[in-house]
Amino acid sequence: MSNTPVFPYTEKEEKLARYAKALSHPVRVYILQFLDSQQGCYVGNIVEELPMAQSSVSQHLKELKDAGLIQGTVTPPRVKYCIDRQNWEEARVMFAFFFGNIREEESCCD
Amino acid sequence: MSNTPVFPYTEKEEKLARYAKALSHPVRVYILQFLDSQQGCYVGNIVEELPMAQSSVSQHLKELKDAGLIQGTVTPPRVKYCIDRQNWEEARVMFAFFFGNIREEESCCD
DNA sequence: TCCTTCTATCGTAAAACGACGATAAATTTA
DNA sequence: TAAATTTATCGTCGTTTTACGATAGAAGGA
Repeated sequence: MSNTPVFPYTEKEEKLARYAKALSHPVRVYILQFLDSQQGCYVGNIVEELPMAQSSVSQHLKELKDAGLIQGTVTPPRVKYCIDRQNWEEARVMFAFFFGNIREEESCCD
Repeated sequence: MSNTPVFPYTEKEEKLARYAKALSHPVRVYILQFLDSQQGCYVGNIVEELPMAQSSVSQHLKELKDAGLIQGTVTPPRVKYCIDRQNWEEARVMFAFFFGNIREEESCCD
């Protein structure tokens, strides 16, 4: 007798939405670009770049980590963050597919 | 003497974040896929697909329109929505660039 | 041991989001 | 003109987001 509304979308759409949500704030977009342009860096390096409280940056990092787009390694007394290449690749493919980059067998050099 | 904090990101990051925000809800992802799979359709057709109030669907459509990803045409007594191909293409390129699909001159067939 | 450094977490407040029902607005149909 | 249809907007309510300062915790160095 449960009356849970049934949505027509699947976990795929939910996953894309989760990745999109992680990218839905310019500070997080910036942090990802910053990390992508290097092999990774410490929290302090990111905080230096941004005119906001350290706790706020930490919060954005947490969201990016929860979304799976970055990963942190504790190297006392610091924490090094870098892009999670596995999920980054997954997100890349999902967005490409969503926007129709991948239509079918697109032959190149035609 | 203004003390407005200066962020290191530009309008480009803000724009990507805006597009991402539009995609940050599974219902909106679904609506875009639905519209992308046709030439467009009426609000009623979308409402039929979703187990939620018509006003909620209308709200999501408004957000997608504000983000620039869809456009509406009034054909009384109905409104037809379709993908805004211009901005869709812009978003496609921006996400592709962000995720590194476009690195440099990638020669194909190598 | 004590202090410093670095980062995460907590508590809080303001704003934005997401859902709903009710209603308005515009046009077609009866 | 009256009624029905279709969609947008309004008001509301509960939840989530985003920012901050304060503080906790973990490790290294004095």
